[in-house]
Parts: sequence; structure tokens; C-alpha cells
Amino acid sequence: MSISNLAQELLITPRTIRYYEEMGLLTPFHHEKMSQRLYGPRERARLTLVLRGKRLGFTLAEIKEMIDLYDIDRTEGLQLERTVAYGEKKLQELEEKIQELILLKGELMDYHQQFTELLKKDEPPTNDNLDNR
Amino acid sequence: MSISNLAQELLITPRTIRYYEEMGLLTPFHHEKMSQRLYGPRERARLTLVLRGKRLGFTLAEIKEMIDLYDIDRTEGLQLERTVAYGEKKLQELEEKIQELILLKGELMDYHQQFTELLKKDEPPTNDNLDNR
DNA sequence: ACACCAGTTTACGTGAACGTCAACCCCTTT
DNA sequence: AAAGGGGTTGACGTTCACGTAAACTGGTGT
Repeated sequence: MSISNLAQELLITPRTIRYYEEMGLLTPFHHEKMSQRLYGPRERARLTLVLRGKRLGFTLAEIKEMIDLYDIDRTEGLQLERTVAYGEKKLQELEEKIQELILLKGELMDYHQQFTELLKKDEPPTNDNLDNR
Repeated sequence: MSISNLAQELLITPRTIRYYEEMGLLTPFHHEKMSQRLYGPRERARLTLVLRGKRLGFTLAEIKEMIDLYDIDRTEGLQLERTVAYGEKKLQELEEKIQELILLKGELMDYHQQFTELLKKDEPPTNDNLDNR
């Protein structure tokens, strides 16, 4: 798969993909004599992971750390213990983010509730209420 | 409460607080003849909200939109209907983010599991296992 | 052979979110 | 009165995550 095909599929630009490679987040095939980049399912999976991370507010550096956790090749030389410990820390952070999101959603829902009721008062029974009767 | 007190409490710099004001996210007391800024509980609440939003990957512009939803004064002139509709859209987005985070956490947990098992194999029973016996 | 298209490198530009520094108050403490 | 200790306003600098443009290369159809 070519770079612009992949870009089109994931709604980003080739530049973005090359940038991620430059940052060490992707490692596509630099075919013999480095003419073109080729992307397999592995790279696409990584890329979607990067994009997910971005949507959730992680920096590329943070995402790289997580990706390296996923990557057996890269963690090869490292101490497994540390990797596992670091993974647990990351999982903890993710859990905290989930809780914060739930909190934020809760607050928004409260205000939403208030406004919805305000709307009921301001706009007393219209025809809409009688439509499906 | 002064600006640097507030900054210290929330682990940010005064500059950041002033910047948020410049962006329309905060509106502290500009005391008579504008000598100094004073922050009450309302502004502190807003600020924590901003920081929460930032941690979750929202831009300041997006956060401002949400804050304006919260703010009765600011939504005064607007059509309540639109405000409510927009609020529902935002709630939807939050829910999607929560789901994505859960997804990401799930993936990380899978890999974590694999690595933990690898570690069990590589490091067969040590003294640690006998310690609390 | 030539045009054309897609991909590549290089390099400078850009917007968001602040950091940093200078110069200037204002109040208080000595 | 002089010296500090915040606070305030510019204004320029900086980092991250790309955008954009230029110049080049490599295969492909005609």
C-alpha cells in the first residue's frame, strides 16, 4: 500500500505519515535502493493507534512510549521488569483519564438538564407535542 | 485570591492564567481602576475545568465553547434550542472519547498480559516467592 | 523520446499554547 | 526616601505538529 492511499484511507496527509516516521512512530518498507515507502497491515495498525492517541490528547512522544511497549522488537534488549512496570503506570493513567472524562460528562449533563428544563418553560406546549398522538 | 496564589494551587504559571483570560476563558475582577486581578471560587472552578479539558485533549477553543454552554450570562441572548442541541453533540463526543479510551486501555492490557507472562517464564521462582510464607 | 504522475527530500512557514524578559506601576516595610 | 515584593502590560522567543512549496527522481503510457 502506498503512502497516499494510506493517507486517504485514514483522512490525513502524506506529510503527516512521513512526519510520524521521522519521529520514530512508523517504520515502513524502504524498498530496495529506497525508492518508495510501502505500508502493510502492521503499519496501518500502528498509525490508527497514533491517531487514536492524538484524539485522546497524548503527545507524539507519549504515544511513542506506548507503541514501544507494544513492540516486541524494540523492547527486546530492555529489562522486561521495567517495561511491565511502565505499562502498569500507563494503564493507571488511562484509567484516570477515563474517570476525568466521566466527570466532565457528568457536569455537562447537569447543565444540559437545567437548560432543557428552561426550554420547556420558555416554550410551552407546541404542536410538536400533539403530533404523534 | 491573587493570580500567583491561584497559579500555585493549580500548578500552573500566572502567564497561563492571563493567557486564558485573553482567550476569553476567564473573567476575573479587574478591581476599581484596574490595579489587580482577583479570583473567586467561580473563576477557580472555570480554571479547573479548562485544565481538565486540556488533559483530555481539547483545544482552548473547544473548551471555550463548552464553558460558554455552562455560562448562563453568555448564553442569555442565544437561542436556547441551539444551545441545547450543541450540548447534546458535545455529550456525544465525550461518550465517544470514553469509548476510545476504553478501547486503548483494552489493547494495552492485552499486551501487558503477554509481557507479564513472558516475565514469569524468564524469571522462574525466586526467593521472593517464599518470603511471605 | 517525452510527457506525466506519484513519491522523495529539503527547507521554510504556521497556528496553538504558552515561556521569558523588559519596563513600569503600586504598596509596604525599614 | 529607598528598597523590596508582587502584579501588569507589551513584545518577542519557543516547541509541537504539521502545511506548503520547490526541486528532483523513477516508473508508465503514447
